[in-house]
Amino acid sequence: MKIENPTSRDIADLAGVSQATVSRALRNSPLVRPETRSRIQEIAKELNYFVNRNAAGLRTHHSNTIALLLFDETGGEETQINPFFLSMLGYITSAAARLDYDVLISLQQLHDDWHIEYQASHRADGLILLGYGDYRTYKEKLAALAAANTRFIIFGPIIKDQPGNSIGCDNINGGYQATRHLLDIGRKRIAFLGNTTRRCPEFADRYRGYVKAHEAVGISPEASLKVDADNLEQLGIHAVQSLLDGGESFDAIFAVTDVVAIGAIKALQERGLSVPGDVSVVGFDDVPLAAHVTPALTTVQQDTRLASESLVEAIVGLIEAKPVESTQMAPQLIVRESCGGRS
Amino acid sequence: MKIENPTSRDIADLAGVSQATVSRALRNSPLVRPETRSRIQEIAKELNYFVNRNAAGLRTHHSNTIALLLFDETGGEETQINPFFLSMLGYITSAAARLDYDVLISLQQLHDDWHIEYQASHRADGLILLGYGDYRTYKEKLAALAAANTRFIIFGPIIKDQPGNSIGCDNINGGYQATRHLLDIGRKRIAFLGNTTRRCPEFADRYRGYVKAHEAVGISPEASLKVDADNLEQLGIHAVQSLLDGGESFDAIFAVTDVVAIGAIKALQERGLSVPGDVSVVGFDDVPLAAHVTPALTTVQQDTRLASESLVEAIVGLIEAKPVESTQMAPQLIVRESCGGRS
DNA sequence: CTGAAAGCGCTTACAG
DNA sequence: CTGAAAGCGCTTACAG
Repeated sequence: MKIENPTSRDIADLAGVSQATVSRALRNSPLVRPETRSRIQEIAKELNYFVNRNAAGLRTHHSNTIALLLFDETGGEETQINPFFLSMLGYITSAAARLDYDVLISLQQLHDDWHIEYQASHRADGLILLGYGDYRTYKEKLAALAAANTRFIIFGPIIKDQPGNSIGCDNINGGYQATRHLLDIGRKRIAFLGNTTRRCPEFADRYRGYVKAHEAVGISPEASLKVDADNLEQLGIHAVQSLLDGGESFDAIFAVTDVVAIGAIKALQERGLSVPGDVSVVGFDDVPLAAHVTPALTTVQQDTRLASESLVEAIVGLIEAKPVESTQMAPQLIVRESCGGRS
Repeated sequence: MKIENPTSRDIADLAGVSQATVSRALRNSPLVRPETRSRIQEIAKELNYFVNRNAAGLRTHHSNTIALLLFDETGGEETQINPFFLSMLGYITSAAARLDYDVLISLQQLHDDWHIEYQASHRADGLILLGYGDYRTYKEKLAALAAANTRFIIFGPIIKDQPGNSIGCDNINGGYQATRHLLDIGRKRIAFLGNTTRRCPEFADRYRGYVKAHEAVGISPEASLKVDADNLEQLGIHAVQSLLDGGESFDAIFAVTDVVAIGAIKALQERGLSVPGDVSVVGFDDVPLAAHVTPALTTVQQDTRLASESLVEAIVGLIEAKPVESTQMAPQLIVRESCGGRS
């Protein structure tokens, strides 16, 4: 029994019931007599029938789809997506699938027209925003989203006056842990690699943690040890070069991101310096490959699985009009080999 | 002027035309007078109107969406998606966006019910299959897809009798290049890390290239230097350990994948061996981080951008009922530091 | 527990 | 160039 593109009406005919009953049966409505229901479901299975999502969506005004917007543009043109966010993708998709949602992905440029469109066109019921972005351009877009009544949830820090809800990690705490570890193993001159302006609030918070850790041990960090670069991917390499070429002395590096830290290690080694012999390095994120570089990278781990699941729960909550709160999760220092010292 | 959820009818009323004309104008139909068209488009913009995709899809039987199925299960349970495939995701999404398609992602377990559903439910017009899979379980699922008239395209080797079209790289050639490079720099005993059965056709082909390279220089590869493991992520580490513990002597490794190669390097270094001093290592894929590990990994690069774009073009071709051919692309050896020797 | 009917918001022949 | 009308395949009040 093969029908090209079976509809609920085909099944109704075959089962000798009305199309409405088929629809009810397939959605497991308790209104339908159990025997009828299972008979209908069997026929559906045999015909390889699946509910037409467009028709159902048109009727119900739900797409059962979440749009995942990835943006990653703290730097150059052809930037690869940060592996950190990529690693969340799997968890997000699985969590969404468990709640019966599909995931639509979209790479965003920050200058893009931020796709109020997704929800307005009924392609998605809500959005998850993922990426280290430039907060300045960011904020007004969020306001536009909010104004259009779009449901969205941001992976990132909680920022006063920022529209919408955020789920992220406690970056101050993370920066503190990283820096404190370096200080505790006896490092004194710790370079900070990353942007610390309001542009990148998570990085600014990591820097605040860095300062706090210094204060806790009674050292004041030196401004000359703070280095930034336009492009996050190049930052590690460029920063080490400029530090070294500037004759700056330092015995440790706290990099704002694992990708930066790995670049820095590379650059140090190329200049004949040993990690952790001469310089200790700590990163942030615990990217999948952090454990595999040499030396294995000590870093601050964000629980991406928990974050991903929280994001999905939050957006689904928003879709179902349940109350949702912004939350912060505690990051955890993972000690590996790139710092040396006692561990 | 704010309307909660504007429809084409709202615009029609505002513009003083029929709803049909609005629909035509928004799709840039030449049937509509230019002035009328632009007036309508302006109103649509002002109202923040976007065509309801469910309604349009129901009418046209097109979702303008591609489903991207990622499967990655040559090994354990909680396997992370291979970064190699993850890096294709960005290119695929961009290429799809250029052709006006959305991308739905889905993580597949090979034992899953392989989602004939995607097309049958009109959520997607076609599928792209991505991953290193187990060919045995794979084949019958592909047959089921084909039987259900699902449009799909596989990233992988061209295999006789396999249903559907494939786009992939010439793995024999890639394996040859990698091995030949090791031989050319004077290595004699080259371990091969990976599965070489029909289960993993791409790996088997890479092995064939390995054998061919040996033959070309008149050496026959030794069976004892071929090592496999259940889990691709653990393979590199386990293989090196068993090779070393078995007292096997070798001066080079060709790993079937970068992830494997990186694990192998790690394990070698832990045993106090130098790469490339004692052992040269070549990988396959040119994963984003291959350039960042120490020593930087010499590897066989697959042009993921080209592959991604070809996949998208192919599936869109299939959707539009254009003829599509399976193709193979030539991989390219990228010489970095993990082999030493002349380069 | 079941059916007849309305309607979700579009697209597109058909007629003018 | 434009409009009236049908219909895509569902879901769900409404009536029985």
